[in-house]
Amino acid sequence: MSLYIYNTLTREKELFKPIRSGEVSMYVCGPTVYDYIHIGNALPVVIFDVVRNYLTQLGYNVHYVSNFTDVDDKIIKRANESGINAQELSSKYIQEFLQDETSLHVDPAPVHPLVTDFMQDIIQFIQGLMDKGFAYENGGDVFFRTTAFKAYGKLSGQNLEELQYGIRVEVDKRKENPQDFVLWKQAKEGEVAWDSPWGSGRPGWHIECSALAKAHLGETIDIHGAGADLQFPHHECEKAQSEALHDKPFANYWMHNGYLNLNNEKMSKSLGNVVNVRDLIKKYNAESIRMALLSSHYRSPLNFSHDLMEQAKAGTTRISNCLANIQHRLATTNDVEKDADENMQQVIESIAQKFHQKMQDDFNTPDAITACFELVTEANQYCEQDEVHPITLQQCLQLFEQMNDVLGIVPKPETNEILDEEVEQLLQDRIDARKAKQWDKADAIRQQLEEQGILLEDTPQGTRWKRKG
RNA sequence: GGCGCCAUAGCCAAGUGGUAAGGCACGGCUCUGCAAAAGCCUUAUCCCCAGUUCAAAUCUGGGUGGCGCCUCCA
Repeated sequence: MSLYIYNTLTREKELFKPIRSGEVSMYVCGPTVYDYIHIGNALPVVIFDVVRNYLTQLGYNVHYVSNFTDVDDKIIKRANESGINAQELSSKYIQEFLQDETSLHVDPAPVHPLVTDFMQDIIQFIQGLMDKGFAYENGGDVFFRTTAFKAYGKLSGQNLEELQYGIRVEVDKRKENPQDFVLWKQAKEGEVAWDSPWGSGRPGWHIECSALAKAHLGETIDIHGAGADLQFPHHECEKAQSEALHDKPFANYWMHNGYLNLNNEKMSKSLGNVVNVRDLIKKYNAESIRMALLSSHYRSPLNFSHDLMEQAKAGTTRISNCLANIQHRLATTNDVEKDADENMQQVIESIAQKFHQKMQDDFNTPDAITACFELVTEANQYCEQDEVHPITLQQCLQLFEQMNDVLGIVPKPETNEILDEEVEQLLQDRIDARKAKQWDKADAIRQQLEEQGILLEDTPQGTRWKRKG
């Protein structure tokens, strides 16, 4: 088995080779915490969760770090508007982010460092750049000297002569070159600030990731991920800083996910066309949302819509129905066959193989999901046979579990819950009524239970129930 | 102006040189007291034009349409 990852730096799929055998270091740019996250913010969170899950399944020990940007212009601005201090605001939205992350069934990164907890690391990083001539101070701000770093522009493929500086934001006249970027910003009156050799201030936007990655993962990391909009300038700048200071690659594999659009327009807070995770999770479960986000390849743009969510929900339901079919068959079978069904064994193995092939081809989740659906069809067919081998049913469940450990798109079936005694009695009454061919009574009971959110299904192996999705 | 992405059935979406996976929706059928679930069947020549090739959705060139980045953004 060999894993290939598309590397933005080289524009090619490359065989993945970690720096240290069996270990993977992974850094994903995290959110600026000044508001609830929207589904576009959640896209990289889910994608890199899947990447991490799959690397883990391959046996790697994954060191995953994703920061919280808890000091920045937007936070300060929003805090001033709200009449609370920046720290209160950011800590509130860190908690909200963690709640949303958990609601999407994403394990919180083992390390979610705060920028403000690493101020000394950041200051030392900048000082190191100053000492090597890659940075200069002017009027209390410190800038990175891009002309001193030859590879600047390589990651994003930008032609520095052709970049249109000053189009959106006025160029700071203290810069030696327009493309130089801020490492340290002098504090304005009333802003949160830290002491530094250049006076009171706070870090520029890009420096945090370089410093935090270094502090947690070392000077070169295996995988650096985030949304494609961070490719330039953010990652270009991170790369320049780290490589200027350390004289070695910052990241071996740069992964960028495509944008999430709403009505074919990028979803972003500045455009105001956002769907918050907090609101979406009220209507759809985590599995459906993950299914929607993983239904196209991570590098492709994803157009988010109501239809997409409904289709994703229907897909997850199909899978969970299949699981219910298997478990019902397993619970009701009297077969005591010891061996697995040979044909099914081969089918299961080939589906498992397909799943892994696709995941190892740059995390092709749409095709990995297809493998899940192929197992659904096969397992459903198998469940309709007169005789089933319990071991084979178990094997199906195991493969579903293995695939789902990575993707997280299968809702847990709820058929094993204990029913209220009253409901239990009604169920039994209906079974008796059916035996007596009292169809009106049976239908009335089913109607009654449906009003309580319980759906009954009659199968050749007996009646089963599930909760309304 | 520069850089880059996208265009496959009603919808979502793989495939990237050998005559189009999968899902959703639709229709038909089977099973079933009914219902549900499930199974089976049916549904496209891949934005346009030209070229390379025995062979192209897949490569090349040129268009058309949509989107993004160029120091707020995941």
